[in-house]
Amino acid sequence: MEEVSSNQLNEAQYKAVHHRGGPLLVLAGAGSGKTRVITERIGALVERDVPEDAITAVTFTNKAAREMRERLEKRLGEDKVKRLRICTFHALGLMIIREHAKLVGRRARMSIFAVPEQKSAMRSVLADLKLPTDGDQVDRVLQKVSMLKSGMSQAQDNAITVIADKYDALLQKMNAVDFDDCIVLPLRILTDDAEARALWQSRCRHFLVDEYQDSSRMQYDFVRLLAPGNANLTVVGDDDQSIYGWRGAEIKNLFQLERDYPTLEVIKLEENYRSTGSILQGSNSLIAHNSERLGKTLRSNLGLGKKIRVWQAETADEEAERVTAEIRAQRAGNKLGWDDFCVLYRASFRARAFEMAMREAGVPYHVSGGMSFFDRAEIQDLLAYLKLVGNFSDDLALMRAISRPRRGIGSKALEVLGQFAHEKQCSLLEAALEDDFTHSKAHVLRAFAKMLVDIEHVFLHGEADDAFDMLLDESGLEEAIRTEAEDEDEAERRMGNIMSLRRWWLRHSESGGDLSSFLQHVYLAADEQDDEPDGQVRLMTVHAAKGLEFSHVFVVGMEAGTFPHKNALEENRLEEERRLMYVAMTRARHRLTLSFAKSQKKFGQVEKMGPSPFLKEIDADVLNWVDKDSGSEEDKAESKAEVDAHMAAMREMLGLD
DNA sequence: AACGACATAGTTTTT
DNA sequence: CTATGTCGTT
Repeated sequence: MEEVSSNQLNEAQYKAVHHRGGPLLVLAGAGSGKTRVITERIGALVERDVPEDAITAVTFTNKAAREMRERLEKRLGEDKVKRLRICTFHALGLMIIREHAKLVGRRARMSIFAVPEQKSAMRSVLADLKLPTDGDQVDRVLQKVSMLKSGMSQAQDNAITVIADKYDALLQKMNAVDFDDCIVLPLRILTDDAEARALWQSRCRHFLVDEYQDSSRMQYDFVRLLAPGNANLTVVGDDDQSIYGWRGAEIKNLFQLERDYPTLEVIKLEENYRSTGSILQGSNSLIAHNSERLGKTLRSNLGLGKKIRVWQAETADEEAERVTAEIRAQRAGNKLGWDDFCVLYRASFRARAFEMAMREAGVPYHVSGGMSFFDRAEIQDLLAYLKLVGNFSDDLALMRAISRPRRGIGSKALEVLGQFAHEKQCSLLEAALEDDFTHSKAHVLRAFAKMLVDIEHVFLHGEADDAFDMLLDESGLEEAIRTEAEDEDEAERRMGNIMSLRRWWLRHSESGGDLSSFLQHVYLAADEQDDEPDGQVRLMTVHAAKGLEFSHVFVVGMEAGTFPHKNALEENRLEEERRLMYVAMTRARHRLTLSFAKSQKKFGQVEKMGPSPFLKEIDADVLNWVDKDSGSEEDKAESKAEVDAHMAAMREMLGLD
């Protein structure tokens, strides 16, 4: 994905790729060929006959892991790459938990609780304690519990500690783990159990960590346990691109490395192969306002190129229309594809205006993130069944599954069943199977439970497609979808989603995976279903854009209060917002446009907005403020900018500056 | 038990 | 303006 002007590695890249053993820190600026260095390094290790099983590379996103894998497949072939451990932090953590489940009170085939499940679990904990259970309260408590679990905050609040313990106990009872557990539990396993530690250290004899600036303290502890002392640890990161502080990422980890690894070698990659000189100069001048830096200046390998445009619009709708029109014009004029364009915004609600404008103009677009495949009701329903088949202890999955399709079981009956299960110390599903469970709906519950036992049998011993089809049929899910849909089209669409999950499952099953590993994969790799949309303009948040690059980038919503976001300012995170802006700008290869709307609709009310202070921090020499309705002036300004740029390049070449 | 009508409160970023 | 939660009705 990153374009590299030459196939040869530059000196710094070469040193990083061929570094022989011992801890290594690669400080890699935006567009400096970071991914290439990691993949080439792994390739070199394999070609040096390091066993694949001794190599582990962790990333923060599935996208990054997938890309690394794809690149290596080209170089090493599928067989070798299959044996390499290339995955996200969370997936690695889950592998460890699965292998040593007993040590943390779990059984194999555990469920993963993503946000909706976490909420339900927390809601039931709060209800038990007679505390308020409105969504707001649940969110707040969950966040505090998460902070406590991941060591970000000390236990100052006793109530939270009690809640956290109850919540953890509930998850354990349901044989489930949440996202935090994927890091916390392995940490416990590796700390407490010397044998497990030795095993995983041997699997991480060559340990590589990507996007290290986004690691939390726990993740760093995790790294140190897996790669202690003088290990062959390679971490790659960029202090200027640390944008997950709100999720516990600590740039400090980058500085701390030198203390924890005295033999650490540091290599800086400062050659940028991506952006034009103006874009880089603008980005550099912005980030120079930060004080919390290691200090690094990117050098461009391309010409100065065009100036960074700044646009102002009256309203957000007008902004969207203007950007859309410009994309159409540029594409036509420069024989570019739709996917050479990207619109970036600070907050996802900004996407809406662009979606409407592009739909109106017939511009094909794709919104990354947002309503995902997994948020659809039919997928959630199906996943509930699958989870229950895979883990009978998952009471939450049972509650969802049993109410779709409707079986006349509601909160009343479930409460009685829950009471009974509590007395018997078993799961809801097991309770329903007990002969001495009596209730007016007992036969319905029992039939439901028996059906799941039958389905499980086929999943364990039968063919993957038979099992899936049996589930669809016997559960009544397919029928429910077909009868409840408004029209034929909707039914087809929903069944299409079901079928695409089916294909995914078959593919997984063919490569030897079971239901439980399928579900874990699905839950940790939610973005993977988003098939890379070719030939569409990409709309996404700045966070989602990290690691990507586009020929033409529009950073929209450049208003004071939205970017930098005012909540972030209140929380003292101006520098992080600036890094975010830096990430946004450095996505662009040839053309960067920053735009803002002078007014915004908020809850139906119109509010005046001012330009982002970041606009003043960017070197004015590379900015070109372009007014609306002045296309010709824009051209003039552009050509003047080009002349200026050309002159500057000449001066530089002659060494006159 | 399930659905629909109302009120109400709230817009950051996500593995 | 909208998504979510609460309440009252079938």
